[in-house]
Amino acid sequence: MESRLDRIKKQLHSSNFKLTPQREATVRILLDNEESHLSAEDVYMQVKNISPEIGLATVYRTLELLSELEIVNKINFGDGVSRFDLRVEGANRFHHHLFCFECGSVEEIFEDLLENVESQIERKYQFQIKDHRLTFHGLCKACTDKLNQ
Amino acid sequence: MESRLDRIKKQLHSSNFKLTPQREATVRILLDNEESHLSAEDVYMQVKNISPEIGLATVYRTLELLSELEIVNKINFGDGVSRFDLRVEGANRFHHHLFCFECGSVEEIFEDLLENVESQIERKYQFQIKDHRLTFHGLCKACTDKLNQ
DNA sequence: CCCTAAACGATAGTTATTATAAATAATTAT
DNA sequence: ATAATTATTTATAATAACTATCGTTTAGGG
Repeated sequence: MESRLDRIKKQLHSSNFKLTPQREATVRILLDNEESHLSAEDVYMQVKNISPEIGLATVYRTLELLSELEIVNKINFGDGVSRFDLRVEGANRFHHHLFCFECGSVEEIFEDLLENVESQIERKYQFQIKDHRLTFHGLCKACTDKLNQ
Repeated sequence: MESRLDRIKKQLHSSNFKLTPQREATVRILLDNEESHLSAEDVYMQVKNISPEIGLATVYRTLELLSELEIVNKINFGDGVSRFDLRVEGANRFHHHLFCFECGSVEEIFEDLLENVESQIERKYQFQIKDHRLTFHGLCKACTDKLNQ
């Protein structure tokens, strides 16, 4: 069976990029943290464990490359740090997030929610939509409970 | 008739903040650019025209203060710059945006679009929603036309 | 008008990210 | 196989957007 890593390797090759050991190490970390939203710095520190000679700039460049190839999502919740996570295979649009501004946790939602909305907007505003970002800001269960104690 | 500026002054006073000329100048620029989404640097340059002695740090401090008092919205479209615009009076939720990643222009949408969605999400994920950010990323009319030439 | 906390301007410092340049690795040409 | 070319890397300097500090000034109550 072809692994996820193999498919990513092919995606790189088909755009004439090489899968260097550094790039492979970075992808491995992203695979290991699929449910997280890591900053470039987070990724760097984890990659150093399996590939200690890697430089920070390489991690940034790799994440940028993977982002351009739409292999990873790059998001920003307004706190000045970009976060990265592997794109769900087959998903052509961004998923949504619940961002708790009390504890900073991020939960994902995979429901569409915007099914009909996009085509309406495209027509009405003559705007060609390529992607979207929908984030709900509020309090997660844990923080709500904590505040009600 | 009481002006918008007067009401903002009262909002400041009622939270025990002073009304310095610098703060007034900053608010005036925001009023003059209600339809734009200015960066702190943009605001600074414009404020310097009417209040040349003002410092950059003061503009940042003022924008942060106005943001905390919910007089202005602070948004980030992922390009590393925060943008500011006056909150529409009476509007308790954020409006939406069309962000063109070709030319960087930002258009606003004031339709709700998420009317029913929020309560569903709140129930399903036990997440108390306080606000949301919905941005469509794509190509504006002008850029689409330019690319098709 | 005076006083004092609040606010200010100038500027140094920080943080996240990007650019540069020399070195290394991989590919292609000879 | 060896040289030339190209892609990619590491290390590090540079940049951009803020943010903190600190000595000075000022708004606004008394």
